[in-house]
Amino acid sequence: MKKKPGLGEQEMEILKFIEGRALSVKEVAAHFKKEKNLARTTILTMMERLRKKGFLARLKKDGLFRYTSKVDCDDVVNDKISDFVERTLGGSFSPLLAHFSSSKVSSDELQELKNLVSRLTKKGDVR
Amino acid sequence: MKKKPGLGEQEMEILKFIEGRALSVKEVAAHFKKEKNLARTTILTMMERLRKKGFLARLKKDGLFRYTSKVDCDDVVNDKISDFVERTLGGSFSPLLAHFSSSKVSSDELQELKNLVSRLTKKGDVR
DNA sequence: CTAAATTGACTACAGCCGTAGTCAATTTAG
DNA sequence: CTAAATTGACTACGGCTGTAGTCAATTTAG
Repeated sequence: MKKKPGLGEQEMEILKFIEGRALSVKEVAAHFKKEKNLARTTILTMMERLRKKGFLARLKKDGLFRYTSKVDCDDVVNDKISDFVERTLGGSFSPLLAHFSSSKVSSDELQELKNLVSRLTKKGDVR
Repeated sequence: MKKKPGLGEQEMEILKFIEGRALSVKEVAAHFKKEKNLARTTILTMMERLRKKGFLARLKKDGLFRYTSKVDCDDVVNDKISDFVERTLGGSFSPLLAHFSSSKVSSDELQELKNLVSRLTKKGDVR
């Protein structure tokens, strides 16, 4: 349980954008140029960092590199959640629950919450 | 809703430690020296940062400064949660729920979860 | 082939956080 | 009072993330 390199917000967005595809820097850059007006080199730098951190892989094809995601974003998010719960909440969900109850929870989410509880209750796999 | 300065992990710990009391750098430093072997100046630096960020206040008393917390740690944690949900989860609780269901949830927490659901259901203040 | 456009490696820099040293001012002990 | 200990202001530095420029190599268009 070391602390992985850790991804920043923009890095995450790039990862999400790439997930499931094989994109060139240009394509990714074009997207974020439009979305947030980021420079091509900014994207290039981040994609390379992502690659060095092991989240992306690349292979040259038709004269340029295409990047693919080596990880599942959901997994990354899950890790981030674990990390957050661990580091910021001191390992307990309680603060989260407190937050839930005082926050705007949509009925869909409430429904999810209910389903979740019954699932957890039924399965009895609570440790 | 800008992004506040933001507190790091160690800063949080210091804040928690101070909360509700009026401590000198020395006292805080002594604690973290014991706990994590941090240098006195490290603590001093962080406490001053905390103060500049508006989380601590200080007043000279008997020849030295005593620091007091200007904020409630629970509030800070709540802000951090909001921030996390916003920035990392894209504003939706769903990933959290998914996480809950695949994670080791203690029965206490499950109980909290249940209570929470009924509270939310009863109050009917779901938006 | 050659000039132009694209691509990629490298370098840079700022802000935040964690960590800590230096050194001077202040407080205290003798 | 004076020397020693404490306290505090400042400076520093490394790592991470966000951002981007430079410049050379490669690819492509004419």
